[in-house]
Amino acid sequence: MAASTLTEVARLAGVSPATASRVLNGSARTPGKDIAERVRQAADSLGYIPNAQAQGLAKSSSGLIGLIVHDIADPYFAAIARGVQDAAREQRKMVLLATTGGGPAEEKEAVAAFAARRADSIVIAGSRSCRAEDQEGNAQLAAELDRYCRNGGRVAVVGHPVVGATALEGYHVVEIPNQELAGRLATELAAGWDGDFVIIAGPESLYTSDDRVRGFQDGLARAGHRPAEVLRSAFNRSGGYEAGLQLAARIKAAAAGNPAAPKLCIFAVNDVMAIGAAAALRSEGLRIPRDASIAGFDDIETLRDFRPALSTVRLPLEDIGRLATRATRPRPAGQDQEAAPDEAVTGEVTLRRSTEAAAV
Amino acid sequence: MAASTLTEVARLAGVSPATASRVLNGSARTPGKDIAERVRQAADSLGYIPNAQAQGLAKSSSGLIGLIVHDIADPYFAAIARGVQDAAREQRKMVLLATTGGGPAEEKEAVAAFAARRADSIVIAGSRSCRAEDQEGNAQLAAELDRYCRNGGRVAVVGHPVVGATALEGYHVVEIPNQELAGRLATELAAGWDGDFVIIAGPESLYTSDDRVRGFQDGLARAGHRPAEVLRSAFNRSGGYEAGLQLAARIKAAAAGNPAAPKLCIFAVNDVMAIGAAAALRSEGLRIPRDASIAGFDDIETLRDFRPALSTVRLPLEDIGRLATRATRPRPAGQDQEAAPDEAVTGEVTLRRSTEAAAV
DNA sequence: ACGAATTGGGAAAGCGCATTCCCTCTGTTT
DNA sequence: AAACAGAGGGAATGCGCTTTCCCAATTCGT
Repeated sequence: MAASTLTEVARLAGVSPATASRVLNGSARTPGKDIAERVRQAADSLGYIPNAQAQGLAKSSSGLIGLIVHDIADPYFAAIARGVQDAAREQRKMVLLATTGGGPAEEKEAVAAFAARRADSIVIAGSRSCRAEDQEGNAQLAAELDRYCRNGGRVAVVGHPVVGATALEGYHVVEIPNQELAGRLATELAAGWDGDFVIIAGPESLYTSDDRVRGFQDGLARAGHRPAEVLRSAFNRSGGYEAGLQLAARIKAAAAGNPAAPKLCIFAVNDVMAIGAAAALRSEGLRIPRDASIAGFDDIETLRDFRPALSTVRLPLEDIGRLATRATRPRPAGQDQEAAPDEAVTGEVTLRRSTEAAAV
Repeated sequence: MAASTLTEVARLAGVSPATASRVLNGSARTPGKDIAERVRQAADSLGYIPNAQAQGLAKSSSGLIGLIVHDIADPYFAAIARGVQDAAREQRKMVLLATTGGGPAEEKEAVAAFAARRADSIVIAGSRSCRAEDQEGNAQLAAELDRYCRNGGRVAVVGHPVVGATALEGYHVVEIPNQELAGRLATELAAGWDGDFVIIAGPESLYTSDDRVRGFQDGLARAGHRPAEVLRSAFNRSGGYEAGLQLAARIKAAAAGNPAAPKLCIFAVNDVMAIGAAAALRSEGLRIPRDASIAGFDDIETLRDFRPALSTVRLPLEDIGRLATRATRPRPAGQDQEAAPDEAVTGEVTLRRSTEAAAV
């Protein structure tokens, strides 16, 4: 038994395929009550399921939303994905997932694949990079997105615009105020903290990381504090762990020389790195916040039960995913293009136990 | 500029669409070198991207793998999703994501949607339920899957077979030895532990939860231990938290009556619930493992830095996703159907600090 | 009450591609 | 040199559906 087709349904109901199509899918024209009922019954008895591919081909739109993330198992992206999924359901669409590992080349591939499937819109999450080695990849990604938009596709980028992408119609950016929030975090931490700050950052030229570093330094400056040293490492837990080991050695050396040495406050540019760093300190016998303070960024849900509770900046990740997805929805014709500006994303500095010595 | 079509490419290259199709997609017949080159150049200069919908319609196969999870932001499912994604890439396919919240009715919807899109295979993760209220949903889900399989679709279910599904060709189950592993965990914990055991379980009739409970009780019995009391709660963090509050009250009452009362060892049927329970105990001023032991199940990666380190059963979630996806790949024709049985999933009891008092 | 406007159904033309079938051209066999 | 096989290219058909366009049967207007 092959899947039954619209034609079969029509034949069984004794009508033309055109009529069957009109009743089974919302058309402008609605056939008569009795005929509609006959068609619906025929469809039911055959277990008819419309072929979405054929529908898509005929109306050149697929009901698909493409989502590009670095790694779906990373809780940051998983949270965004949940929001995207949620908004997709609102629009009665399905989401196509692509994980790229973060390289613009893979992202370009993913965009091409989505374009091939005629996805109605694409949401790109994950930090942009402007490293020299990524330059060509970025250019190709931008070109691919350009083409996709010109063909009527809609794109939303989370965080930072794609490098080199021209501001086309249908191209939206959901800005995350990384810099401002990092600045606020810094000033709150700097109040009543005399010791040094150290930043555990991601690789150079990663916008998310760079923005947070810059914002944090600005905040320190505003608080009249001297700038923090910046340690660069991988943008994940093990990056944080390695940097943490370095810092642990340094802290222990300082304490050996002068037991009353001022403590260090560590800012890791995301929660996962902060957790890694904390684990490293702990494995070296240091305690938080007794021997050092530490703060992260993102407020990952799964990590909220971590002890000592991690000071961080709460980001509404799920909302961000939702917002990005909604931004790609074509506005109702009556509405002015500028009437409904994209809602702004806001975060919230959340001080917890891991920086208690600093806050007091 | 609309997306260019194969016909346009063919015209530009001065060949027929048939030839263009043959060179741009691996066909059995390969046109001559020079012509192939001309076509490829034409395609390049037009930025041709094949329309996957049309291709799918023509060959009735879509290159899509459907993945059904309860919640993509749950680290358990996110880890599986990563494996699925990985295996999909191996097969040069894309994954379509559906999150259902766990109800069989929504799962049925998702299967229908995947069928409509002509997904080549479907992977269903997430616990089956046999509650009376889910009976009708389960039946409908089974029927939908049946139909999908009969139409040539391939299905892999993670964990427990769909209730009522007939063993059709193309229907695979990746068994997770929940019962056996829970039993092993119980015997290891029971060695050298005289106090009582309590199980924080999920809702009744949830197979994953029930299997783990049953296995744990069996293990206790094998170790000559009396059975554990079972507390039922929601299958997530807050369920664990609530059960934890109850237990905390009980522990404090017992300690008040008799300071030397034997301690409790808590087994939560998954890590997330265990973390919730631990948080509840801590909020009530109890310490782990000093005042109680606790163990989980799954060994969620993000939770490994939790302190005290959680005793649990490691499940190779990513592999499970990969295995399930591979199981849906049609076997090479030459191979015997039975020649390559699905690889078995194994887990590993991992005792850590949270049950140290028990293990010693 | 008669022509005009409207309604409701069907025929048919694609959407973009794969694929079968047919035709021509070249190279081989006796 | 005649007959044949095979290779390589094109015309045409169909995948399942949507959507004009067209036509017959109504209902409406003055």
